[in-house]
Amino acid sequence: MSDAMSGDAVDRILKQWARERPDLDVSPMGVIGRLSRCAALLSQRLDGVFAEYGLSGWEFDVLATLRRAGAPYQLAPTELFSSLMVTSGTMTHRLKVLEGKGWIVREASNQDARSTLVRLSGEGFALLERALEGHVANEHAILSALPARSVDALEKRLAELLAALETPRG
Amino acid sequence: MSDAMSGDAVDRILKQWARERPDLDVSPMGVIGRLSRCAALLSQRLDGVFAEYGLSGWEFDVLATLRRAGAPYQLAPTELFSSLMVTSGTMTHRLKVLEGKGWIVREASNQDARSTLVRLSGEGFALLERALEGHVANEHAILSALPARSVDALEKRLAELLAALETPRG
DNA sequence: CAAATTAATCTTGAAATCAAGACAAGGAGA
DNA sequence: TCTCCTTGTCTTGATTTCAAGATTAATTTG
Repeated sequence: MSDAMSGDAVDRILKQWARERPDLDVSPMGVIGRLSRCAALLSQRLDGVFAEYGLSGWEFDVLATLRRAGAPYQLAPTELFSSLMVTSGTMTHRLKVLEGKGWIVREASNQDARSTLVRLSGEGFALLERALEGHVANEHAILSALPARSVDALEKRLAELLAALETPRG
Repeated sequence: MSDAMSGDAVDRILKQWARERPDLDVSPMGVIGRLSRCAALLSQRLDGVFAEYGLSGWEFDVLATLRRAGAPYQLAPTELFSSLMVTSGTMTHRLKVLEGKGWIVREASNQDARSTLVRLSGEGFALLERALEGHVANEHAILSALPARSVDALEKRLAELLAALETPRG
């Protein structure tokens, strides 16, 4: 029941609903509200470090996706927007910007004439490697506010939830 | 360590990093990646139900904030954008749209001549009450995929994390 | 009380995103 | 092969959001 006087923003919301709509069981708002709020605050913190490397969050995401794909650090636009959960139109725009900054290069696919593959440039690779260090350090620092045991437990529960959310509904 | 073969999207990412950068401890990406992904998928699911009532997510959020404030369902724009974690400019735009749809009305504050208070209209109130039912039912349904115990545990851990994230850093 | 500071809101212009649709190329089947 | 359906990508137009600055009112100081 998430009792205790946590006193965070979500607790205040739950108290308001309890007063206004005591008939409703709004307990799911506790978990879901905290999850959304954590996500929003986390992404702010992550963006702060990305900015130190002259990157926005989405720029880091695209470069990192290419990087972790392994040599030759090349993927098709469809693979990119599928992984990153954005639309194809969004990816078109992102790639245009990243190409303009010289962090990616594009070249026709041998396999599929419809596709113009995306590859990390040398500069893109180097920039990502640098930013990655800072990013990972940042994530460690953020989670260091919690006992390791809590982080592990959190991850386990999130994995369960993610599995449920990724399962196509029936 | 979130072992087991959960096999979700984040696991695949972690495996890629382990192959490409075995020197880095990217374990924080497991928690943080799952959290972000859960948040994204959740908000899609919630939007689906909001749409059934002709609402977008942000519209529901604003109306709900006014509703749970209690009678007379009236707040200043600053209170709204602070609660909702958006900028003042964003709120100006949102209020213009909601006023155009007739779901809120605005009136000058007695206390502060700089402020034009926002109040739920009768229609806004009625619409929100309806949408709220569907929304809460939806949240219950989503979480019903997990054992109640897991949900409780998840909430506890998220509360810890949220407390850490809301604490101004030093 | 006047001046300086702070606070509340709105305006402006630029980014980023999505939905829908356009199109060309791939692939399956008659 | 010729058609039809699917797939991969881009285009277009509308939304939504933010950052920065403008404005006006409230508050604090000297």
